[in-house]
Amino acid sequence: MSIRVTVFDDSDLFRDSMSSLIENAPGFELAGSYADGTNLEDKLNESQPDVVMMDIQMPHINGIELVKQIKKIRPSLNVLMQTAYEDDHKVFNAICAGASGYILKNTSPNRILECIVEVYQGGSPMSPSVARKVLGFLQAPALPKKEEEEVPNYGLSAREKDVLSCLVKGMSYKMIADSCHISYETVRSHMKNIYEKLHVASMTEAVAKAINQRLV
Amino acid sequence: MSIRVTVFDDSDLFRDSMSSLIENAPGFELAGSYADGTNLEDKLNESQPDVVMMDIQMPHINGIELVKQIKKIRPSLNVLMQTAYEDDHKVFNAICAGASGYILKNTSPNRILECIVEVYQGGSPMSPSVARKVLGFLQAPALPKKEEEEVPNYGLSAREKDVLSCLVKGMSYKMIADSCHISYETVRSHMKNIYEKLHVASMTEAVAKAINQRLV
DNA sequence: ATTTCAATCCCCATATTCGGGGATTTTTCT
DNA sequence: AGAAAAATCCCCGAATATGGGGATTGAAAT
Repeated sequence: MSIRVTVFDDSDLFRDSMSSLIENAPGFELAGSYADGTNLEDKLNESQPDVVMMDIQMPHINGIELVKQIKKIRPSLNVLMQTAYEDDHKVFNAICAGASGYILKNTSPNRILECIVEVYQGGSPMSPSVARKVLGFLQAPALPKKEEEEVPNYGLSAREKDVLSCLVKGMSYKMIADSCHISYETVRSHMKNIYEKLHVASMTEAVAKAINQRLV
Repeated sequence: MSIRVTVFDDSDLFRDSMSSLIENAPGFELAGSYADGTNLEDKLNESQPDVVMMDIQMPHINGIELVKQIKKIRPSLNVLMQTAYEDDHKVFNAICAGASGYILKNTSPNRILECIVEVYQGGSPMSPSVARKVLGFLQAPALPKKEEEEVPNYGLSAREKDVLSCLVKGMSYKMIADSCHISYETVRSHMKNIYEKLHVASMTEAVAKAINQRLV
């Protein structure tokens, strides 16, 4: 049994060459070939593809939107994205939208067929440079952590952090005093210092800053 | 000029087979072969690798920790991870730690050499199933969003949200009144309702809840 | 047509926070 | 040992927030 592939691509030239590649390859079957994603559900129903192959650049509808729609209609259907450009933002959005693979247009015909098989088998082929970008997306959140560590906590002392964390829990000065076993006036002193160090002038600002910048 | 590869793997058997694979392949050079990452900096200095290949399972030190240390010492050095298991958590952590590629131990010798080259050239080879997992990590954040949407907003009205968002910015009642073009007393009324709906009793609690639960 | 609810405004009394002064002791760094 | 910083405590007066009552208008729902 061969793999049924449906192609979406606005360029006639490219769509035709892709179609003939698939038609002439043993083990593959061209299920459908469309220039855009209008009447998407009909097109999927009439072609019944195992794998969808599409260009990220489409005229009437953005390729990324199209992936979303396809995954909405058939969540288990795997989509292989193809593009001429490897723009960070596009790659990221295409993947978040649900693409199962992402290859560049300069990929060799044989490799394209391999990729279709991989996608069909549950893999996620990516052009090497795309793969590196993808890993970069995952690694990126790790970097801000380092920055956070490097960002001095506004020079807050241990005790000031204690007080601040109580504040974030919604405690009043009085409650903080009890909780930290210090007097009300001491809490006030710490608060004054916290305000100065954080450049704020109210509890709410302090709480917002503490939470947003993970100071506690 | 050949690619210098340093191998870290606690299994003598595997390390030796990997070493001989690299030694006997044209275009590759075995820069070093170690059972663990102790005295890491020395080992990197003496072997001067272009690519590090390592097992995620190590005795004295966790493979993921080792990647972190390697990237800390030489941020531009590319690490190819190899593992017998494709555990979601391990894959995710290894990549976040800075691995440039992630392949399974059942990968064929020829493919392994290809992967080393890809890593060396700035690509990120991954076993198909690993690649799929990686895409899954990026696609996953879309799901939590849906969950958030399902979380009821505590029935806050539009105006109440306005007021709450001002509060989060650190404004006082008076400032909110000016900003929203309503009277001080109206702000108070809204605040009372917000407190009731959010089950809080102070500005700080309201701010903390608003930020933590993304109500604004 | 009536009810419900959001949005707007008002008063009073009390509680809490804020700004701007202090002061003392202990710890930490040089 | 001496200086600097952190942690502790105190007072006053002004500004703000809170709780517990109201009331009115208009729009949406029943």
